[in-house]
Amino acid sequence: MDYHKKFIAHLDLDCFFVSVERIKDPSLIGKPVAVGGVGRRGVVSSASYEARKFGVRSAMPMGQALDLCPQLIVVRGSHGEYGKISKRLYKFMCDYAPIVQQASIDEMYMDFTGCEKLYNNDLPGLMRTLQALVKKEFSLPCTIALSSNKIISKIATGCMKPEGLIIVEHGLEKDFLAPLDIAVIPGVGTKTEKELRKYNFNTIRDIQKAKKETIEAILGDHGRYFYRTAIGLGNDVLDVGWKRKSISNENTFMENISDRNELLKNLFELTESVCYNTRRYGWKGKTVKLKLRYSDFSTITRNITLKEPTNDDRIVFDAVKSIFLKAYTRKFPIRLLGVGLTQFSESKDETMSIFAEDEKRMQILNAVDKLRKKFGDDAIHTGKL
DNA sequence: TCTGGGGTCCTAGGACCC
DNA sequence: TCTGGGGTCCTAGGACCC
Repeated sequence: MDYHKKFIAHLDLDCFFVSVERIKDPSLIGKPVAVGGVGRRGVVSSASYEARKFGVRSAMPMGQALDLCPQLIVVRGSHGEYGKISKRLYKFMCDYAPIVQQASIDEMYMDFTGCEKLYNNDLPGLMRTLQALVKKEFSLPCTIALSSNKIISKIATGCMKPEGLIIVEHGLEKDFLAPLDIAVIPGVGTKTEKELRKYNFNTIRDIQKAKKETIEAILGDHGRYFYRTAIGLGNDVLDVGWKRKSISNENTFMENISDRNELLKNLFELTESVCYNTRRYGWKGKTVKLKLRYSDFSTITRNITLKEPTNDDRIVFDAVKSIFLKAYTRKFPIRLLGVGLTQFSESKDETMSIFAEDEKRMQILNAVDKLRKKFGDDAIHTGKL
């Protein structure tokens, strides 16, 4: 029955952002470090294991992190650099695995099914080699798991961090999962966890022992997925055709803002950056999104779908402005604004514009983009600012 | 300790068309 | 006479992930 099971590896870089910062500044090695937003309103996006000993976790407000660990060294990250290293590692792994899926900036899946002979029937040995190579060639610690599907491998790396290595043999999936806490299942967040605990499902074994129908009754359609996961089944097909479906930019202000004109100015800056990034992809978006968060954290979103896809700052801003003025009803200070573009189509030259005036505008925008590339995003803004 | 910024996917209701 | 059903698109919100 197990003869057609696959060999899917999951590679997860350990506290990736911190590890990169340690390459740049070796004095950070061995110390409690957090990469994240500085200032009162920042949060932790990556914490070193020395910091985790104090209870510091990612997504934690920086103030809280500093209370738990006063000697915490906070570093503002550089996302562009992380992305480049991530891409290099992906290409490196493509030399070893026939199929590689980049799952996020710091993790990837590799399908080694059918490669057993190529690697002398020693895939575990290959995993050790790859882990050592990542350390040697990239100076990055990582955790690797190998099993019959993506979800078990992902759960397994999560359990073995940092610098762990684990092989879950075919047929032993259920046994491996049984003692683990339900919260390790990807997709179980705070809400789902609470719901499951309410009915005394605390370990994966509890789910294994239950009826599929019981789990479905508690969690609806999601329940089917959780039950399958618990008994060791899961997706074993790598997704290599990923394409981003939205481009957005949002900003939490240092201090809340109530002034309409200042809010509009911020919306214009966000619009500029979203349109710039969309143009860099050579895309146009049809649906414009606005996000608005009040000082009490209540958040609303508004969309508008245009007749034609666009990446023109002016057209997008007109849409953003009109939905913002309609949506901003509470006389309440605002802490965050966001602008996004979705429903992309390729921006082809012949459909780009019909009118000469638009052509001219596109030329100007192209010139602005070139300057930005040369001097950085803040170098130039168009008229409205 | 008051909570970032980038995303994805799902649901549910309404509009509209045939 | 107020009444069907299928399909698609749009919108708002929520849960979740890194």
